[in-house]
Amino acid sequence: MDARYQAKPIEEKWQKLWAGEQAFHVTEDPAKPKFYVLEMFPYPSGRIHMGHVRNYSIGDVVARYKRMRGFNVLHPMGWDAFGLPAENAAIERKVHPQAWTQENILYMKTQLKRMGLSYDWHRELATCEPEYYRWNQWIFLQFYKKGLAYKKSSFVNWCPSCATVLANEQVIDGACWRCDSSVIQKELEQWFFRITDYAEELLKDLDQLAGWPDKVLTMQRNWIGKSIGAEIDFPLVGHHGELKIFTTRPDTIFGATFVSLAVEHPLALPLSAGTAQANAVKLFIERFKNISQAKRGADEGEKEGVFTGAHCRNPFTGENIPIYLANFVLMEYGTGAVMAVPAHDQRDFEFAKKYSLPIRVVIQADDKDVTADELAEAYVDEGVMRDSGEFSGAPNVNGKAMIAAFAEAQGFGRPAIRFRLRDWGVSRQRYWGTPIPIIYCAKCGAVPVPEDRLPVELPKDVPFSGKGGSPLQESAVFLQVDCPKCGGGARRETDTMDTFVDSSWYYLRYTSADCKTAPVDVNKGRYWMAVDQYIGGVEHAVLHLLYARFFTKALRDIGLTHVDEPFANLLTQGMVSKETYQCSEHGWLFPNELSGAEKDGWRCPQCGRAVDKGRVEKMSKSKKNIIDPEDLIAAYGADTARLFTLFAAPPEKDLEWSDQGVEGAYRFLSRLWRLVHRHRDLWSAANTAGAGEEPNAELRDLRRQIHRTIKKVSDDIDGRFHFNTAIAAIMELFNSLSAAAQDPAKRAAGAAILREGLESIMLLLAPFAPHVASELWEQSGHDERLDHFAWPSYSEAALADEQLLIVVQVNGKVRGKMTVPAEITQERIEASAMADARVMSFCDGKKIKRVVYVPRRLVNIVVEG
RNA sequence: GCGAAAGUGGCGGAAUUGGUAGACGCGCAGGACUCAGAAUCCUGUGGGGUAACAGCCGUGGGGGUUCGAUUCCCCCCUUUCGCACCA
Repeated sequence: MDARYQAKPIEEKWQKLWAGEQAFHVTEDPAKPKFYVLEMFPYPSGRIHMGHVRNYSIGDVVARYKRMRGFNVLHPMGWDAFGLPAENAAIERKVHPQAWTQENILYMKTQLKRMGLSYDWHRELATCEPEYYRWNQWIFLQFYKKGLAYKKSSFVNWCPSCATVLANEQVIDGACWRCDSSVIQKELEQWFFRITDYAEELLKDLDQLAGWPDKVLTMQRNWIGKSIGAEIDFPLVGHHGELKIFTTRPDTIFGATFVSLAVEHPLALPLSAGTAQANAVKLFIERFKNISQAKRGADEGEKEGVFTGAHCRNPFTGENIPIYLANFVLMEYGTGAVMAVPAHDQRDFEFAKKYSLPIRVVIQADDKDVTADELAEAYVDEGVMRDSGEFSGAPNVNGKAMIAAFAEAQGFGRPAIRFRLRDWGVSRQRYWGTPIPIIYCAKCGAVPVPEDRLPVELPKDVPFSGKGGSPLQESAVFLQVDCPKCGGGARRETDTMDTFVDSSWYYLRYTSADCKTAPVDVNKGRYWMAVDQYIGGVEHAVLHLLYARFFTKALRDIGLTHVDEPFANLLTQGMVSKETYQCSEHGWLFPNELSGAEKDGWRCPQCGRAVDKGRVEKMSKSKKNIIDPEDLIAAYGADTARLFTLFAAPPEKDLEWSDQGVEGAYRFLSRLWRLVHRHRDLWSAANTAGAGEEPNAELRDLRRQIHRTIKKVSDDIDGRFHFNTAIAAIMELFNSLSAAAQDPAKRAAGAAILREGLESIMLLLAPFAPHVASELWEQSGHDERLDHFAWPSYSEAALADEQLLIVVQVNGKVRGKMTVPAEITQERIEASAMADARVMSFCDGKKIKRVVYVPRRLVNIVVEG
């Protein structure tokens, strides 16, 4: 055995061994409790980064821990392999996206293996493989049959120069991220998934996700955005029909003095036609319709509008009120028309002030009488209804339902619920994604590709010009097809699916990745689902996690899974960050570029200016504060990399990178290595044979600490995820064992206890630093492998205190401490507390008001003065 | 603007139910070993104070509840994140 800890040969040895025997391959075993732990699968961008290291280290601790606890652990890994970077690589470097992606996957897989992660590689999947995406297409067809997938025209971000739709994330300050031209709103035919059908259930079931962070639940709740209110019809004056408006404040309807329409509202032009306002309305629409909603209000949310020249009647007051167009009204929400109540809505208030429209107070605060003239801003709080006909005098909170019910009874309205959540637009004008399995026939219209002709594979011979529009349009082989219905000439849909579709059900596929007849083998899914622990970045709090929840429910309704929710518990880990260096003139600098020395301040190598030791920021290429995990592993090994990322911060918080912290983790493993090495004879026949003598008090204390550590580490890992304190406890135990081992007397009398302690450390460390733990276990003479060994258990008897440390306080301040036998009575403790000279000096003859005794912890003597 | 989370030594962080604030690690200081350095080991390390001890101050600021508050309540400040005209 080498006296020095060298990570590399050890890690290579164990990784080879694990791979050779497929140590982490699992199958359904009804005899064992299952545990499904999953980390969000990576995009194969080229190499892993520290965020991956952190994410997968956390997951691997959970997987290895649960395995040692006797669970049948499913811990799979795969690749979220479709997406834009591959296509950009194709455009810039003339590599086919497929080749680029495949190469990246191969490389990153070797990197993951070098981390010693305990994956079942049998279940590996890549979403860009036809065997995977054929099921995207199959699911799409099921959705289509059920009306959950449909095509409609909608406004999208459009870059005129690239001729493509852009995702919201690709629009930067209203301009295209690639060519910087101004993005416009364009109406396009797009495929949608009807996620709104599940809005109510998606909202309601958040309540059963007790194992999710509140932050994520709140974000999803806000995103779904349920509003309860009423729909009211305002009859048009001088035109047929009515304006439907939605409001959450029907109680204020007697204060509605005008109505505002969205710029896109279909009645905008017809209503103004033939009036003096016709031209002004046209200009107003022209001005705003191509601007995205975010930019319409300029910087300060400036309200702008124009009178349409038309009126409608407020059905409650019978009054004719003007109809305006307003830049802040959204067409996609509600009905695109709102009743405006300036006295009780801040936006309407500003609008009314600007255009001198009447303001009528109909809700009065309980204590004061407010007139419209006195209002400096809208009154939006609760109060009592007034000037509201027969409803006057009612509390406005009751008024909401009363007004809605009244309108329904009269036939000009009804209670209504609206959601902010919109249907999910899944069409992308890109190549590197799942082709949408639809064929357009001049005679038959949109025809689904028959299921037995799936997958619709991506053609290989496609040019990547970067000109925009889907490259699939350039492939005649792909485009031209016979109509499945009439056999006539037809063309394929050239849009591909949003890559979020791929990741919406991959966790189901892992349960039966080899299933050839369906996306998932229902029986295997029944055994493994739901995911017991899901781990990933908080940036997916809404998009991915909401889509996956929707898919689970939709697939459940198709009969593919029995669960309502995919992820029982969710851990959102923080970012990995590091300090940055910035020169005011030359921008971000790499630490190794700096000139000068830390103690008299770093300087810029170009201009010699003092460099700010900048803020700690998320690692990114642009800020030049990246640490490549590859370098880290090469220098210290995977165990150190894992131990450091788990020790430096609790998983849900941001982790600040520290070179010295890494050194510290490495130093700990080296010390442990040395200690075991030096005391290998603890496992020799002479030391393991025969019962030792009864240990003395100090050794009994050491034994107690061993068992306490086992308990603490177990509790910290299980459910709490406080890996940092678990590791700290292991270090503390190590320090005690190390000290005891150096004491010849303890070493001689306590061999059995030292051995128990060191073995416990190896077992407790196994989930965190599996290679070194396994190696030490083997080196200390164990025949059975560490990773086949059960998690250590602690004995309640060994935990029990023999002595207690009792803190003595006077008026809440610590004034003394005493060690007493554990079975001592309260009277005896209080008596000896009073007898303590130092304690008494603080009481100093003052009257003792009371004595508080906290069992086994402290005595607080409360004195006067 | 609204919502959420957080603020503890020189630094990362600990204190699980209101009960010894600062575990563990880093850094720093002193010492041992060494021709010397690296590595390693030992000791110390919140502030101020002392010969040493003690008392004193101390968890962003201010107030409150309590025998006792990092922990609970109210107000304020700062930071981070999310949403941002959703009627």
